[in-house]
Amino acid sequence: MYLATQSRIQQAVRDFAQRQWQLDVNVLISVPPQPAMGDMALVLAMELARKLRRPPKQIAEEIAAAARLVPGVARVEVAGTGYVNIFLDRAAYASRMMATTIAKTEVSTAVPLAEKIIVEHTNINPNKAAHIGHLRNAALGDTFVRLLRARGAQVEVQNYIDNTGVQVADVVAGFLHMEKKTPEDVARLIADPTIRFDYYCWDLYARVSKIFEEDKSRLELRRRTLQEIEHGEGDTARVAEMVATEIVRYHLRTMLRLGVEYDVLPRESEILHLRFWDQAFELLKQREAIYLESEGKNAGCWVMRQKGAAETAAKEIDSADATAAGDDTKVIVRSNGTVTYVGKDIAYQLWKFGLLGRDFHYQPFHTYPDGRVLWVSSMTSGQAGAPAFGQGQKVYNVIDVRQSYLQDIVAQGLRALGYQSEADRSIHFSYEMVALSPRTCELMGIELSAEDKARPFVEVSGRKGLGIKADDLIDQLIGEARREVDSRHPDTPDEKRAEIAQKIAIGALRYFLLKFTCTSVIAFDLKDALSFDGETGPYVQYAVVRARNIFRKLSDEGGRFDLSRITPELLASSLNSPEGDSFWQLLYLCSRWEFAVEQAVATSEPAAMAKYSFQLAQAFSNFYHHHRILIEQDPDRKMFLLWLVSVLDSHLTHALDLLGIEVPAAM
RNA sequence: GCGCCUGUAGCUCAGCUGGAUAGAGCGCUAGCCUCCGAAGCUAGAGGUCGCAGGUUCGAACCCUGCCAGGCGCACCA
Repeated sequence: MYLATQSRIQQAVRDFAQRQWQLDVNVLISVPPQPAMGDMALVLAMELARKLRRPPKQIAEEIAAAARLVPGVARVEVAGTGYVNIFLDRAAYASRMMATTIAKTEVSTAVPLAEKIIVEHTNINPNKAAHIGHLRNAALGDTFVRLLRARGAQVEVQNYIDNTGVQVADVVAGFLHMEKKTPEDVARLIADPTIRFDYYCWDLYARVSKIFEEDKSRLELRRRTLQEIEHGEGDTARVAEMVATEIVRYHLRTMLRLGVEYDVLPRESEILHLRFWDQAFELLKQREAIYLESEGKNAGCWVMRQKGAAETAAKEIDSADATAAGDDTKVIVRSNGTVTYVGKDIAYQLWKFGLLGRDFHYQPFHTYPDGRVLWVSSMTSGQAGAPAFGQGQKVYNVIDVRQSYLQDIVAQGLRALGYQSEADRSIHFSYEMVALSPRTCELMGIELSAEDKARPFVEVSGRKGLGIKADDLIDQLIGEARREVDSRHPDTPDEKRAEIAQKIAIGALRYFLLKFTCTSVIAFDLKDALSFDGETGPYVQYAVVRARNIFRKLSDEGGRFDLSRITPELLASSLNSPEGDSFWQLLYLCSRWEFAVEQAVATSEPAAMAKYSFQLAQAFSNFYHHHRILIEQDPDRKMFLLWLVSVLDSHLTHALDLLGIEVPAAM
């Protein structure tokens, strides 16, 4: 509704500018700072003043005259130095809102929706439990997927599993060499219901890392373990497979608690064994994107020269600290013949665009409660019926900002292969890290160095075992919510209370992770995250719950909401009455949900959607306190108010759904 | 050293791609439950938008230079 109206006005003004001044203008429409000033504002007159060498106010009058003719516009005013303020025909607008039910594919923009978009997110190394940093990735990725789907796009969600990397190797080395376990021992550990295997690995990983740190001579063990895993050999590979698969199952369970689901799990082991890399390697060599280094510290490696590196290379760098001197090449294949992450990722990106000329085999890995099947890449041709994965027209890679450099190199690899446009359509959806506030560290008994204490936040480190495990946090949030629910609803059945507490906890967590923009480091503070007041998920949920309570109470009293009694005349009289302004503002804000979606997608900022939902909840809370609906004497007015509440309910529920937040039955 | 990001109220953050009197939440102060649930509402105090120049009708936003902080710059991912 909002976007359609907006584009109608844009079109009219653009046509007018074309006719009147033979100018091709971009008509920007904004919302005036105060509702009394109008519903939409044009600043075009001020922009054109110089070009037309005429006073902006005069130009504004002409634009206003054109805007007045647009259907749905009630009146237009020129204000200030040349603003064109548009007031919409409220009743007509409301009628059209009533005619359209809010649906997932309703955003009425002219974006090409036939394209298939691939979103890759989560990508946790399968060697330990997930922590809060991973939750931010998944919450952002999942919300972005929901936003894209709301616009009608076809989206495929991939969760890349690096099951052959160093991180898994470290845990495997820990099991086999530190703990002297056999594959059977590890299998028993996994089968033991009293042990959280992912938590066990969390600790083991920290221990192994410490030992490698202390004694560099043991790094040979890491190297050997890694190689055995890559080649799929013996006990090492068996244990790696067991560990990675089991941990992935834990990760999926954790993410499902947040309502996050995936379509396919492409695994690194298949990238290697199905020779994806060999194919990419051939391409890279053919196009001379990489070359075999014969001298220097990278002798024996296949390397890629970086963009603009030639001049840098020409300069002689004789500084002592060579690490700081900046390298101009990036190793793709190590001297021992193994491939680096960048190399594998180039192959993976090529596959995503359908440029590799190869495909995975697939097997079902898991069936979600809603019936959706999650597939995993596989060596052997598995079950029939797997969808056609990959072949995206656009790819979003949700990866934290610290990997920007590597992402750039991957994109450069694509360009070096001649895939310029694919590189442009492979987007690094970058976000800042989640760190811990010093206060939270203290609360958790984490000892801080004097250096760390002076910092505004402390970086999470899986390697050091420093961080908050995702499930621990969720459990704590549920506990906190449960206490509140118990005290408010002592008579509600236990099962119901558990469900309510769970939804509140998840709502709080997802909102907390989403309300910051991507460039903001979240200095995670336990107290803030556990709060259910103010700008939080529960505040927004509460608004919907109260809206629904009105309808529940209504039917308890034997009343009935009858949509057919909302006539155009009633809408007109209600919205144009002296107090109609406040009704209109609520209604208008509801209609702008699609703008929030557009904004969030265009800027890759799910936070915009979170902010919008909070704003809408706030507007309703205010409305709620000003109007006692159920005791309203005038039956027409009561119906109108009920209608407003129902519009709010559907829109806010939908907004929350896009954030992956459910509405509890009560609060 | 080079690259990217950030600096807005006491704290944590928004700020619709350059527009009108810079906004929220938390915290603080003062009110509001006989009334659809107070996880709520209302009001108040609190700002040199890091600093200095520049661009223009107009700058928190764009450009330049400083200052401060963060993150990258591996044959780890």
